Parts: sequence; structure tokens; C-alpha cells
Amino acid sequence: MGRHSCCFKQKLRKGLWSPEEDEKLLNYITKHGHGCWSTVPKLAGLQRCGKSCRLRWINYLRPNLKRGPFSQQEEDLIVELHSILGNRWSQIAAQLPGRTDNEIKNLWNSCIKKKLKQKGIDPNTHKPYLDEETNNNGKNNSLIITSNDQKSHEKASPIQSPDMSTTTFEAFSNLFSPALNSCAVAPSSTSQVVHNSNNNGFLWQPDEFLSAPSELMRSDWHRHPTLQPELFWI
DNA sequence: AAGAAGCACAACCGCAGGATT
DNA sequence: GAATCCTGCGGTTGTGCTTCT
Repeated sequence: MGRHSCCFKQKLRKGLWSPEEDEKLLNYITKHGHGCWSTVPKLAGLQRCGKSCRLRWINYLRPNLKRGPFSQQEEDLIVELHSILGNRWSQIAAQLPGRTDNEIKNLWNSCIKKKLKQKGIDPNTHKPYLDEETNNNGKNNSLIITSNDQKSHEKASPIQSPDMSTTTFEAFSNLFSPALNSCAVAPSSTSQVVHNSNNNGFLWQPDEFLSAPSELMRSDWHRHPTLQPELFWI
């Protein structure tokens, strides 16, 4: 945990926050909002850099934060979302109200990873360590996006697979709802998408899905003029 | 009792991307 | 278009507490 360059130049404080600093920051933001973070420490009377203030606010001081241990349901949801999104902690945190990306990241690295390994599951791939054949043959947790020109008048909607929890399904639907609600389409010209002629759709293998930029997975769908996707799990 | 190891948590670093000049 | 600033993200590491030997 080194000193940030701006902190060094200005001889600002680093390390843990004191209750007095917390109170100053909380009072200032409660009264004025954070506005431009780079000006917050000066205006709030703190010897910190704006970046440090922002982090402290987001991870500790902002209202509606849920403190305390994670429930089993939350842990399960994190595992399922991680299998879809990979290390996109901020997107995972967005599906868990009151939890921060930092908190989830810490939980993953210190606890969940270990639990998965104890179960014989690779936390990176979410597959059993010794079950290569299943890994190659099975398309578990692959996302299918079918394109249905003939259904272009219908609203696109994701389809829940039998082995997918309702919580994860809802979280996933929320994540993709902006694209779906505006006639979202499957990307048609990227090497990260494999066309699956049998399904008349696009098959994303898990690794491809995880490596695909989030903007491709969401925003770029809007650019296709005619296709209408359906999402389902196999 | 004391040191080592493990653990959870807080916070910093470096980078990317968008906005502004 | 280039430079600069600001924000947000993911990775990493320091700190302090607890448990183990």
C-alpha cells in the first residue's frame, strides 16, 4: 500500500481513516454532495487526496451500505454471477444492493475461492478440476443469443434454464435489460461470437463470454438494425 | 507467554476511458 | 488532434486481529 503520487507531492495523509476524518467527509458530502472529488478534501478540510475521499465514501460512508457478513444467498449469487461476468466486480456489486465491489472482491479472494477449491471446483472456470471431458463436451453456462428476424415485432426476452437460480436469472435480466428493452440485437461481426447454425443463433463459450468487453455485450447490440435476440441457457 | 501463520478488511496503485481545454 | 484532468475499475498490498504451535 504505497503512497499515491498526488499524496506524496502534497504531503497528504495516507492509511486508515480516523473517526474525525470520517465525520468531516460525511458532514461535507451530506451538506454539499461530493461534486468534483478533487476539490472535496480541500473544501472538507481534509489532508487527503480526492481519490482517497471517493474510495472512503463509496466503500464505507455512503448511506444504505449493508455491513456485516454475507448471507449464504448472497455468496451463491456472487458465485453464479462470477461464472457469467468473471472479475467484473462492479457489475456483480450492482446486483447486490448495499454491497461494494471492494467488499465482494475481498470476499471472493479470501473466502469463496477457497470454498470452491475445497469442493474441487476451479474458481476461474467454475468447472471441476478433473472433469476435462465434461468441460469440452458440455455447454453448461454458455449463453445463447438467437436471432429471430421473423419475430422482430416481439419484445426480446431472456429465457431461464431449469438449472439456473431465479435470483441469478433476475440479476442477469436486469443487467441486459437496457439492450433488450430497445430491440437489442446479437452482435454479428466479431470473432468472439461463434455462429451456431443449428440454433440459428450465436453461441458464446464461457471463455469468450468472459473475455468479451462489456460494451460489446450490451451497448453494441443496439447497433444492429433488424435482428432480435432471445437469451437462454443450456 | 510469545512468535508465526492465517485471515479479513481497508486502502493504494496503475491503467483505461471519457470530458474538457 | 493533443494534452490534461477526472473518475472508475480491478489488482495488489499493508495493517491489525485471531488462531495456532
